[in-house]
Amino acid sequence: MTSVDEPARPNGRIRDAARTQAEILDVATQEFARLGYDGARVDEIAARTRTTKRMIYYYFGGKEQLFTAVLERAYTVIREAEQKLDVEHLDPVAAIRRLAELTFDHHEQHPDFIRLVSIENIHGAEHIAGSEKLGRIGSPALDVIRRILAAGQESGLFTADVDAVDLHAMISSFCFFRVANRHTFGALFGRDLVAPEQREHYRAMLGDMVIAYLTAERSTH
Amino acid sequence: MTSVDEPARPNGRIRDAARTQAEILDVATQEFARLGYDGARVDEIAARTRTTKRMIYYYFGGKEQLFTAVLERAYTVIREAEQKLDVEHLDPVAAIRRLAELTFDHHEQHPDFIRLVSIENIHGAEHIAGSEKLGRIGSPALDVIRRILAAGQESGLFTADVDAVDLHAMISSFCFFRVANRHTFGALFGRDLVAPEQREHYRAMLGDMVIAYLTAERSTH
DNA sequence: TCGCTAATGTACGAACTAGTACGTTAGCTA
DNA sequence: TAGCTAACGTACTAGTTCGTACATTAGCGA
Repeated sequence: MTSVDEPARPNGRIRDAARTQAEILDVATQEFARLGYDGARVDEIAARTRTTKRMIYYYFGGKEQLFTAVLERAYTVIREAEQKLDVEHLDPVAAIRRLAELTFDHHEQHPDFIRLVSIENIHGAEHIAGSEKLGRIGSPALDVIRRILAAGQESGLFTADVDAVDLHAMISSFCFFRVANRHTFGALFGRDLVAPEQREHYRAMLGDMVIAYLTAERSTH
Repeated sequence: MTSVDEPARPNGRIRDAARTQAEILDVATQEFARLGYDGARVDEIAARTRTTKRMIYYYFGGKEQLFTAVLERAYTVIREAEQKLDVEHLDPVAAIRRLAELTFDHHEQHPDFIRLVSIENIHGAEHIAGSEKLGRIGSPALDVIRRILAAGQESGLFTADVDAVDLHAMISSFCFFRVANRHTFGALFGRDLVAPEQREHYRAMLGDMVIAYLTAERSTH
């Protein structure tokens, strides 16, 4: 408990507003993702920080606003990743498959984000609704999908009109379910959807599914 | 607040253990689904019942066990619905499409159940793991899928070996996502996945997707 | 270098919340 | 019909939890 714990401050600064805020957000993200909004404790978040509870209220205002800030940062990270998507040099079929795979990878790599989204849905997305930032964040991935779909339809590779938002929902649903429902699915069906040895299998399955859907001859029904 | 509130008891009974338990489970289901496990309040559940908090502890033992009981009943309802599945008189393609549609309908009709499953996943499925009942409940739908897949593969309609559990995951993921992530998806993309006028569209989309996947010629990749 | 303010820490309180001790009664059964 | 027990109600408590009043200080700018 002595200052020996602290291994010679890298910055030479004790007071660093930006770092304090970032550290609070880091811990809060973990705690909210682990325990849900109501399950997480402000005191516990503070305790796992190098600062105190007072700072949470100083910088964020309260538990509710802290959760909103956590969501905002999590979505920002995802949108930034989407902006780095580079698949449009591929032919439409390969491009969509690649996009699906990258979505798959991103979901797998960010289970905390998936959990936060689940939690936010339990609460009716009220924090997103109340956030200006999240209202106008958009989705670069959607634009990419839109362009690939247009190219695919023009070339005749893709059958008829598929909506970009719908395709995004289709891809996301599989990726999301696999991570979000991992526990109940595993407990009930004895299969771990996120087991490393199944990873390639499910990744290919998603790609096959999406491509099959886009390239199938539609029968009348 | 007088006894006039109560419109002449139908049963002529004041004490009815079964009805009391059922009423507690009904209200608890609503409250847990609405607010999450930690968000729900035992006092509030009791208040919305014709009985008192004491009875919750008398019959269920505590909040944790009450939630487990809620889950057990919810899963029992779903399994009973699955047992009424009657699609095997159809040809494999029609049978799978019908099964997917019934799964779609069931998810739509039981949003509370979807929310409970989301909540249980936030908590690592610990209640399912701790429940004997849920451990051996099985899934009739899975057996149906298994038989249809076998028939479809034998007749050559379905390409190669698709696992029943995987197909179940594929169908469920779309149905689940549509209901569970309705709020965040709507807030971010401006589209209500559960809007009545979109219902047929998404129902057909799911069927098309699954059939396309099962009947596609697999390319090497 | 002096003072001012952003940044931080401490201690506390009011309200809530799961759970329980204790008392009561309906209505079945002998 | 007497009495016994499952079923039910009331009132309370111990511990928790969000939030805040008040005190302090680092370090930048004049």
